[in-house]
Amino acid sequence: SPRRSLSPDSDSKLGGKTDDFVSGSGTTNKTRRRRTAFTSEQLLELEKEFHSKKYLSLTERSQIAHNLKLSEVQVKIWFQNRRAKWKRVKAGIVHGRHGGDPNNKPKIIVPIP
Amino acid sequence: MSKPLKRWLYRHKDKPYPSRAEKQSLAAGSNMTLTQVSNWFANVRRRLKNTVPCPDGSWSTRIRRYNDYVEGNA
DNA sequence: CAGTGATTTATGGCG
DNA sequence: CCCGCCATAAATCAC
Repeated sequence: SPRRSLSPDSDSKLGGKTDDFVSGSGTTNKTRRRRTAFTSEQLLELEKEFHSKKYLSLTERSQIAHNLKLSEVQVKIWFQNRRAKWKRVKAGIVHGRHGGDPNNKPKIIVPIP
Repeated sequence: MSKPLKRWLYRHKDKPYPSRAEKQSLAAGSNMTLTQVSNWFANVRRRLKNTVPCPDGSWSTRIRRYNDYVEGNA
């Protein structure tokens, strides 16, 4: 199943500035990094790298970041998040869930009559 | 959706951030995993902000209102 | 279509 | 000082 990772703004930020920050509304000038969708190529490479090595040295990190046109922080954070996921997956082996779930929860919540 | 979680939420409207132990307890009581409980709270907190905008920024007000929107349990 | 659980980027705190 | 981990936010996916 192909991951439909649509890139809204494409990669047009290469030549210009990083305006992928969302500004706080009105009085609050807080800027937060937008959640950027990594391309499947980037993900593939990152995943490959992760498979061979769970932790990166500084030089490896900068190398990868440069190759994938991502910031080093993004690569660092990606590995952090990936390790977390790895841990989660490794821990929750038994997914015998849904076995015979007699507990059938209704779908959407109903408003108060 | 699990009742115990809603229950807990309503009883702790001032600080809807269960500790790890509380999450585990809730998980056990609702036949869910810890991760599922954490996800549930994360989703609820955020969706609360979406659906019930609150000028005074307090969780209790949001949660009380949410109760109006959603379900008259306990 | 909307609602809901899960997953993916990103932040801030602590050690 | 920078790193890794944690809990979390926010956006987005998947059904």
